[in-house]
Amino acid sequence: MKKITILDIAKELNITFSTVARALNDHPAISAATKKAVRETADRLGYRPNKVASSLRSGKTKIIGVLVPRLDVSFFSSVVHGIEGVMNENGYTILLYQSQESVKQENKGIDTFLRSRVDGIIASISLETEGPGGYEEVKERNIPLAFFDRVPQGLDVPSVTIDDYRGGFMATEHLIKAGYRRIVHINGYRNVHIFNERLRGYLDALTQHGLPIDEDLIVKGDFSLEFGRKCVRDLLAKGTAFDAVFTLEDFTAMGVVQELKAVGKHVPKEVGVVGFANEAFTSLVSPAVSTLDQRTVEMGEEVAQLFLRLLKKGNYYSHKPEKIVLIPKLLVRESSSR
Amino acid sequence: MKKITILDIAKELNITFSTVARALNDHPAISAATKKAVRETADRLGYRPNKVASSLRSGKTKIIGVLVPRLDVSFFSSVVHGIEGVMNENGYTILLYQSQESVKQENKGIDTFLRSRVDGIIASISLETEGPGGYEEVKERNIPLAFFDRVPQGLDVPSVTIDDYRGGFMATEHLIKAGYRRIVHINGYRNVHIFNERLRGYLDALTQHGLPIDEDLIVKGDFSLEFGRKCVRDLLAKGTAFDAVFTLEDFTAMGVVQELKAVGKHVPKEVGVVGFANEAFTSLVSPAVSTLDQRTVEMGEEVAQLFLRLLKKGNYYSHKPEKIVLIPKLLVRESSSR
DNA sequence: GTGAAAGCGCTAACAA
DNA sequence: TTGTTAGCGCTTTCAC
Repeated sequence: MKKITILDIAKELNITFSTVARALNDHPAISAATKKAVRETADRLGYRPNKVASSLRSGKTKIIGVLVPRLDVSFFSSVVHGIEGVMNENGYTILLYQSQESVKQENKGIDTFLRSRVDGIIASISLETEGPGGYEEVKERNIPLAFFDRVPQGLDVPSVTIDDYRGGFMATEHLIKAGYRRIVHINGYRNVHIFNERLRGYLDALTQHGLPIDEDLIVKGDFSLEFGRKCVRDLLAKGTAFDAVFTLEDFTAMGVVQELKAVGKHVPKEVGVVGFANEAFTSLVSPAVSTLDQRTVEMGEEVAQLFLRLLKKGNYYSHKPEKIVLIPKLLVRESSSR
Repeated sequence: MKKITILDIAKELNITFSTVARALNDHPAISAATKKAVRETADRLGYRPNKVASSLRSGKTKIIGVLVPRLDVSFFSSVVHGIEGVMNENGYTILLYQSQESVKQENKGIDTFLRSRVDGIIASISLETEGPGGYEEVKERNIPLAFFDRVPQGLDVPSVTIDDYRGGFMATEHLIKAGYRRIVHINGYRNVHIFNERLRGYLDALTQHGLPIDEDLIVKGDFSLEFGRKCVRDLLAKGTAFDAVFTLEDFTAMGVVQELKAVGKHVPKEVGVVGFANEAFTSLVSPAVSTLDQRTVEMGEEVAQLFLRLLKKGNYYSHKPEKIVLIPKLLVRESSSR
């Protein structure tokens, strides 16, 4: 199949290729008859506009780079699902890159996007990323940029996040109101902003409700199901009294529940448990695990829409960046209902 | 920030832009000194090669279109994770498109990929897609194409699939060997190849083990947790005797387990249950649900590698297409262990 | 070892 | 209403 260009269509119709180009782009100054003839010939010959050529000429690719840590984490794939849906409806395509939680790989992604001349970048930074990193250059090149969930420090950019502080607060307050008093919080050992926020919410909820802050109840570690189990074992071994656990995410909460069941502690009667993220399994296990929904698809749609508004503005870095904060939804289930 | 091109670097060094181009591409005929000078100047000026221009000229974009039904389904996001990982290591970037299970949207995706002049397409068709559809044209244009999991009928193309027949057979045989005799199979109402294969495996396993085929035990429906519950209710209401259920996927299996528990039937003592897909929750619920692992990340990596081999061959449609069939892994858990 | 020049397929300003 | 023309930033052939 020979490659058909506007020149082939032009020859076929004995007109010039610029007339063909205009007809295809529905230019107002072209007669209906010409447009019709051009379109028919284009269809007949199997013409496909070459986006590469038009991008080179126009300076617009209609491609948005989306950079996420990893797509096998349901949080990120849901958000990307939301982003793609909205972008697609608006004529944009998604160029996808995974940082695999590594700064080096993240910077490679940014570099690829810059070389590819994407019309913009939507990202969520890796756990390793400390400062603005490679995103500084994106800003300098005046390429529109928006973040979701994990936003770099030291770079004033548009973003959609959930209120992790509120999430931590809501979870803890809910446990307090349910009558739990000695609430363990399992956090991550890494110094990540959103983790710190959840911790801050936990602390403030305790304080506001007149409960003491007990350092023994704040555990830092990797997050995994196994770590949740280990935490419970360690706390019991040390003889630390506790009657509830609020974890950084759901897998740890699941581990906590499993270990408590294993040692014969009833959830929620003896110990209440609340996770974070609303992973699919939390509603299916028994007891169903209370958690905070992060509104993932919505987050993707919001960041895409925010991005489209930004694109319309032009001058991407002269306005005050729009920052949307979604309130997480507390889902009270069996694990904390007594 | 002014846009830097090879011409700017050339001026800076008083050489021609073609020398710069060669230096940047590590052309053997350029002196080490020139290369060094060019690279330093490029770095200093903040030069980023324009992939759009090089693609237009070379006819290669180094972009692969990946077309999947939807990314909020963990099966697909895991596969895409695998594809991106391998492609990325090999210098390719992923252009992502979701068909949302609609043929129309799928064809729009193919069209976008063709216009974008992707170097190839990896896809999994929508549930609506019947024949070769828009993929026929991809073939005609001699653009390399590979499928995973859901492959179009009537188009002899490379693919990576799992052996759904074997999966159906393994699940059913496992239940038979565990002593179950009246095994219900919940299938989909749509005429989808992979669903039919699982059914065929179920039927053959029964026959080979000398068990009768009972049409009352074969249920067709939508797949969802709720449908699993409904099935159990209906079977009990009709008084159909059964002692095991093999479902098309895990959510239905979960519904089956929930409903059985609700009516006081013990799983696995009274009724054994096996799902399909190894969703994250299956290992976390209680009883843990036996299922078939579809080796999703591996599938993505395999299809990417298959694709890279295909690219090397050139002449994409003159060889016999390579078809890889992965054997699903039976995960025997509590729900079918008695 | 380097330079000159053509052209990939389009967009868009200017002309007629 | 249509034609002419000049690039966008590269790759690549041919020349010296």
